[in-house]
Amino acid sequence: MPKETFLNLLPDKRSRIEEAAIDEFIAYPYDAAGINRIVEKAGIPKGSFYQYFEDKKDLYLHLLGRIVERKLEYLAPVMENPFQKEFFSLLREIYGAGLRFALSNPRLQRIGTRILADRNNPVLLEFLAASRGKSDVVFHRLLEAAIARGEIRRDIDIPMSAHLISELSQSVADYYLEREGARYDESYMEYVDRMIDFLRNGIGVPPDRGGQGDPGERHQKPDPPTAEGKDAR
Amino acid sequence: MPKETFLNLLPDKRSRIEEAAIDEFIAYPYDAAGINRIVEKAGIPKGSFYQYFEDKKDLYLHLLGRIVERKLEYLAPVMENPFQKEFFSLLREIYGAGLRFALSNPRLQRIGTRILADRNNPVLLEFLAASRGKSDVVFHRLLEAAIARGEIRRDIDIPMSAHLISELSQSVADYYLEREGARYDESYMEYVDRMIDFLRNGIGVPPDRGGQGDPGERHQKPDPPTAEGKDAR
DNA sequence: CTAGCATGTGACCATACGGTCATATGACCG
DNA sequence: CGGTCATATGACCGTATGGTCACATGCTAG
Repeated sequence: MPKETFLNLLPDKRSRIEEAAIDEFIAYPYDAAGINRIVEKAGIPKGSFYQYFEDKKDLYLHLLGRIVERKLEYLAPVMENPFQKEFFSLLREIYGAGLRFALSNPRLQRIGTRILADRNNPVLLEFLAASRGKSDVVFHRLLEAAIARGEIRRDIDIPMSAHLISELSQSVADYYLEREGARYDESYMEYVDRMIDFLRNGIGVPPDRGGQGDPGERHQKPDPPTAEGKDAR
Repeated sequence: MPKETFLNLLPDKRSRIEEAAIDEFIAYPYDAAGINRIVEKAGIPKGSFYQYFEDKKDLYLHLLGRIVERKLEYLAPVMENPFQKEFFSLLREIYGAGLRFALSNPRLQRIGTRILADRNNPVLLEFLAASRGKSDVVFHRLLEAAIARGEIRRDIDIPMSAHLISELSQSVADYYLEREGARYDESYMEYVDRMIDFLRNGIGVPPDRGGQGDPGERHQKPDPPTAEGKDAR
């Protein structure tokens, strides 16, 4: 963790250093990221940097901590009593929170993407094993509960679905950022709703039902944007 | 591209160099990969290396070329007349081919994963823009055709679905490798079938139908392992 | 003004990088 | 044998890396 001297810095200077470091870790994977470029961009001498951090790894882990801390600010309110919520409306809130995080902190989101790519770097191993595995486990339990409540098909492959749902959370954010940039548009929940629809109903035409009329009404609709949930069954 | 001297090498020596380079690019992102480690592992002097390749980029692009070349060997037979095949059975073949490639060439697959992480490296930009974008476009067209044939819901978000389908191809291979290692088991198509089921039917319980009996039969089944396709509708 | 102490600072370290090049090697030809 | 050629080789180059350290600076206390 950073040294006391770093915490005692003027907030302005402190954040100048953090921002410079974020830029660097967006542009380069861990091994290729350079302290020299960071201190230059931050406008501090190199010696000073080592007054603030033990080494490169110290800085990196500090940044990762800041990222998860920030992301949790978005996610925590949504994750209260998750087992009491209908699965898809919970998932909708989770994806929505993830997308709001990505839109409000696009640079942090990009580091997250970069990290996934660098996943076999020793520096990241413990950090990743903890946070990434956790996500799969949470969705696994949520799926089990939802199946028990009859909201989810009983015959799905739970670990695989949990894994995909967990991955798609990153995907929807990356996809939105790539398409729309960081324009913080009100329409962002439409992407989430389409994603939820994708997960809930699949893309195949429904197999049964005599009437072949209007496909739009044959599927469960996403929750209306304002409601808290609990529509289906 | 490699110099003539490289092509004239004894096949044994040539592949020793390629294998060493593959190991290096699995272990490190492009910027951090080192020529010194490669030549050491390959057991050749550094000077010799530069008789064979212009520079690091030359070697890297050569390897990428080999990877796509190899992957196409698996994919090409499947992609003949793609518009004449039923969408989900084509998709099943595509995912199956991707998984067979990953299982037979796990180290090449891992480089592929690494590349995606390194996507904003200038060396990769043109290469990636071409191959990755293409994949989305192909699925986009296939989806349109399938919708016209009534195999796919008319109300899906086509670009998003194309993107997700394209991403999930990598996901299923990574997921399998992580769970089963490179054990080339006959069961690998079960993963593909579960993935296809996931895409076709979603994970939500079907919205309609009075009878609530056995969920397994309410959905369209994947093609039987041996058949070439065209079952549904 | 002096002493003590936290903090700022950039020259400097060993090491490693990608890449070069003068020279050595060895095969073929006359 | 001498000459010519492609190839093999590792010492070497400039540059950059992560990290260190002796010293400078400035604040507070006596």
